[in-house]
This record gives sequence, structure tokens and C-alpha cells, in this order.
Amino acid sequence: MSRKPGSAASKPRRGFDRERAQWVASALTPWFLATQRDLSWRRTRDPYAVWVSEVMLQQTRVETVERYWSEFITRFPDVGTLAAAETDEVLAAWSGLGYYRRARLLHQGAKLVVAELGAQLPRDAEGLRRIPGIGAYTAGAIASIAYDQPEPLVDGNVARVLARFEAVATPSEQLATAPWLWDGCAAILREGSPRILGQALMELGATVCTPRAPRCAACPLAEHCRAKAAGVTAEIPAVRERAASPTERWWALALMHDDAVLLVQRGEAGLLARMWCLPLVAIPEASTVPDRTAVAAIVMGKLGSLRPIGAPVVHVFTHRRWEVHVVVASVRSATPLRDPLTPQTWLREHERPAGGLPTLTRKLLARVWAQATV
DNA sequence: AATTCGTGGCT
DNA sequence: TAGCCAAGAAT
Repeated sequence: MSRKPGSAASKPRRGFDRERAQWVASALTPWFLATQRDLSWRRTRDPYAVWVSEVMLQQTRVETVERYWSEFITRFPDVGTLAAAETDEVLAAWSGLGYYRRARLLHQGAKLVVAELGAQLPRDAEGLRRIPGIGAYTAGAIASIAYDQPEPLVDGNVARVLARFEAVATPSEQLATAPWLWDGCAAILREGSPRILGQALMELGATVCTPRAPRCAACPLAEHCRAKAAGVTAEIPAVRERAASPTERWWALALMHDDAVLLVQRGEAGLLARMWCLPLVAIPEASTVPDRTAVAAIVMGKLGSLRPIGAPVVHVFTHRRWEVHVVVASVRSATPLRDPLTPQTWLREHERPAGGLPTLTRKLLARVWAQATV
């Protein structure tokens, strides 16, 4: 067989032969059935509930999702209820989970399923893939877990497990889309119960074949693991260096009126989209004292003292670090903002807004109420 | 293809 | 402590 130099075919052979896939399936199945964690969403096969769990689990730890999933399912028990809900209700239920766009895409997806699919989730990955918020991984996860279909799913866990098992040093940023991984995963799922094997691959990556300090002594695949045999487990997958996240500095205005503080709803796009927050004013370079002119550009009426309180609240996002200095000022008007279109609400201590309240705002409010009672 | 999007726990 | 990283998707 002739092969063009440099083509994919000239690369070292990768992936699974049938025999190797069979062995993985036979080793993984009893291991998973004996050792799997008791997770809330594993007690249902309702495709909608599985869908919600998979979206919540995107880039989010199992322990965190355990605090949200049951309550969300209770509040929105089926796709119709979710589709009929207001965006702010959904964001309220998602508050603290992060990556809030997931909640909005899930909501959009529910609306699409109700409006166009008769409130029934597609059973195949291709159909699932067309729903907002469902990418290649989530489509495979729903198809395999909820419907027991041999549709491959490659998340960070599966990629790491299979890359190590085959000793393939694919760079981590390419793993999610590497065809040999998807083919290999599909080959394994075909050799047993996709519902069990898909979760087993992830469970192994999450609890045994961990990024650092993998517990190879407890691994059911260790016997035929090529990374272990070659002593290269620690080098797979290859990690890339990431740029340091810049620090941005803000004044957060705690505008007080009758023991209430003003919250504003952020814009529809970008960081913390549509979430409630204190009004923020960017702090110019080298500035240390609240700038009355900058505040007056946002707030109408006479401003009394602008009183900075406490040390700055530091909040770290994925690639941004915020240093937020809370500044308290009393206002006469109940509508103090210059922009009348900015959605606003007054909040007293122990109250919650009707909508999304991100962790950053919780931190800022804690600071406000702490000083208010002094 | 590289960026953008939260949060919390761990080392 | 400061970074690392987790059941990714969209653009």
C-alpha cells in the first residue's frame, strides 16, 4: 500500500484493534460495577435529567454539581417546565455554578426540544448535537448513558485514560478532537454496555488515572497500559503553558438607600452576562482614591462621602483576576443611575434578587453588610 | 484555531 | 501561595 509522505497514514498506527478494545471493556465493566461512586444523576435514566447533569458537569467538579443537580431537577422536573421558565429563574438556579452561558444554552435547548422535537430528546448523537449547548462530548454522553447507544464520548478523563493506555503523546489541546480517540472510545463501547463503559472510562480518569499522581496500583487497565510500561505516565497528556491572567481593578459602588443596596443587571454578552452585580467603575492606572468624577458619570444627584470599606475583594476568573474595591455612598433617589435603561433592584440584607447572583456579587454583598452593621 | 466563559478544591 | 485543573461549547 502506497502512502503519501506527511499524510495521516504515514503517522504511527494509533487506536485500538478489536482485541485491545475487548480487553478494556472486559476489565472496565466489573471494575466500574464494583467501585463506582454513588452520584445523584446515576440514579436516573431520564434523558432530560442526564442532559442537565452533563451540562452542569462541563468543566465542573462532581462534588460541585452534587450541590445543584437535585435542586435544579426538582425546580425544573422536565423539559417542558424548563422551556416555559423565565431566563432569570434558570440563572437563579444556576447561581454559583459558574459558566452561566451553559444555563442559557440549556434553556434555549429546552425551548428548541419542546418547539421542534415534540419535547423528546433525539436518541442519536447526531440529532443531539444540533441542540444548543450540546457539543460532541455531551451528545455522546447522553446517547450512551441515557439510551445505551454505542456513541463515543471523549472528555478530559477519557482522553487522558486512552492517551496513556496507548502511550500517545497527543498535545492536550488536540485531544478533544483527535479522531483516533473517538474511534477508540467507540470501539470500546461496542464491546459491552455503552452505558457502563462510557461512565467507566470517565470514572477511571476521575478517580484513578488522575492528571497528577495516578494510582496505577489500583488501575484495572494497568496490565496493558503502554504509558505505564514505558514509564511515561507523567508526560501524558502533554500540557501547554498558559498565559498569566491579567489583573483588572474596579470600584464597586454600594449605593445605599433605606438600608438597601442597589444591584444592576449586567449586559447580555460577555463575563457574567445578565447576572446581578454592584455597579462597577474601572479604576484608572495608579489611582487609589475613588474618583468623584468617574462615579458622577454613572450616578445622578449629590454624592456624600465615598467611603472605601475593607480590603479589596479578589475574584479569580479563568483568565482574569479582579481586584474589587467596595465604595459606599448614600443616595437620596431610588433611581440614582444616569442610564434609565439599566435594570436595577434594591436589595436588603438576607434578600436575593429575582435572577442570577454570581459568587462575586455574594462576596461583595457580604462586605457591604459586614460594614453596614458596624 | 485561539479565545472566552466561573468557581472551588487541591498542592 | 499561586498556580493547576475539572464529565466543554461557541465563536
